[in-house]
Amino acid sequence: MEKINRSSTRSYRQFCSFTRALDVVGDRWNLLIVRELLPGPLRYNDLKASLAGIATNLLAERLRSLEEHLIIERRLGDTGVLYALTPWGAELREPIAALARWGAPLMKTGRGGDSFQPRWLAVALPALLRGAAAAPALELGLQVEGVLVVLHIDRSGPRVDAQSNRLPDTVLTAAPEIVLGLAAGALTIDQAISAGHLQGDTEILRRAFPALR
Amino acid sequence: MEKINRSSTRSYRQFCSFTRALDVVGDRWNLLIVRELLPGPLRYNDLKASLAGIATNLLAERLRSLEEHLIIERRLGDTGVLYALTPWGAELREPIAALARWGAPLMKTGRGGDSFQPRWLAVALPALLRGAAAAPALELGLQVEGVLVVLHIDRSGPRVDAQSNRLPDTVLTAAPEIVLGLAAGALTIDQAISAGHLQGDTEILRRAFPALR
DNA sequence: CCGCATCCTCATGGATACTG
DNA sequence: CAGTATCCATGAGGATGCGG
Repeated sequence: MEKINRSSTRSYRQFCSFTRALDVVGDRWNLLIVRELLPGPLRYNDLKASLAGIATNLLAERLRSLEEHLIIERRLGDTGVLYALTPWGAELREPIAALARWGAPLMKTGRGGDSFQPRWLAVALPALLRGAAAAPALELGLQVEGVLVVLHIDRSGPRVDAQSNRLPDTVLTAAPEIVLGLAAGALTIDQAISAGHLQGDTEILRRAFPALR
Repeated sequence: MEKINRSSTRSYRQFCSFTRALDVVGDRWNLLIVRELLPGPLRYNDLKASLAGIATNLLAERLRSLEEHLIIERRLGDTGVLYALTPWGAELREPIAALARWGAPLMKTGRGGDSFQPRWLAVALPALLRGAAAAPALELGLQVEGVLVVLHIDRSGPRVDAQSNRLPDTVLTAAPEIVLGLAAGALTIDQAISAGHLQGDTEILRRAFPALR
């Protein structure tokens, strides 16, 4: 049987850079895969584990489509196949960050039984804390669900270093609800402290983020 | 028969502001409806006409969902029902603009038989020309498919005035391919002029957008 | 006309099983 | 580990109907 490939059947067919972007990354799961790869390349099963709920056939099909459109590329490492963003694909950080900022009010409903990956903080924190700046530069360690995330802030703004070898001066331990609640403005520092879910030198938070309340 | 509402069946169920945003506006057509409403309120049939290919039941369902999520609101004008963005919904301009910029390279393939609405320029031009600035301020009229779009540029950047009463000093006449091709960087000014599809005082383009080549 | 609702068909998404 | 194959549920698209 002939296998007919009709990948562009669902195009919006509009002469518009926005809808053409959606033609390429607008399908379900596509932008989530990109977000997953923003902190660094991953293997197939890592992607599948991180994106709870994605069907394996869909993941395979999306990866194929994203590769065809030059958004990701397959790398053959010694450990197996690695999926990585192309330079153009990595530029999706901006649209993703913009949507993350827009969606911040939706964090007020709290975490239901929703899944969470510390890896997401590498994208979410710089997106939500944009505007925060510090001179001299400051490094803040966040211990979230056993994973250490190092938030680096200098004059140019916040970012999360993928692989940080040295231990930051300050390390706070907090639950995902607290970290994202604070960053999204859905929670005040006082609320977080009084709830007892924020441990360490919390004064540094007030100094680093005067806007956080 | 009981009509079961399962609007959140397809939620990603991730504790993440980005995926929660997609839960709300990520479904097909949703962001296109928002883009359509960014320049100003529209009626049901205007939306349907502008979004070629949308099924009428889908449009009705999307409008209901967007209203429930407080992204749009129904207004009863003397002419009938008007759909308008809420303040929060209007803030989707940023994510939409970011995706439009990311998708600019996709305009290089040219317009196929794709549809086009001059209304889209009100969103696309400020998004694609971000960074352009002019002091003193300058106004540039673009006559595209019979519709006059007034592009206003000052120190703070470019924008398109929805209803501009006075006629701008300079009016260029151009096809959609030329206007968007230039703005997206898929076309040079010389190419546009030599193709004969750009009429008027084209020197102003070079002065207003030195980055356009 | 305008603003939808209903009905039908087929493409896409989702869950599970299975394989090189 | 990195996917394919299969089957079922759901959503999209198009035509048409219908009350205001």
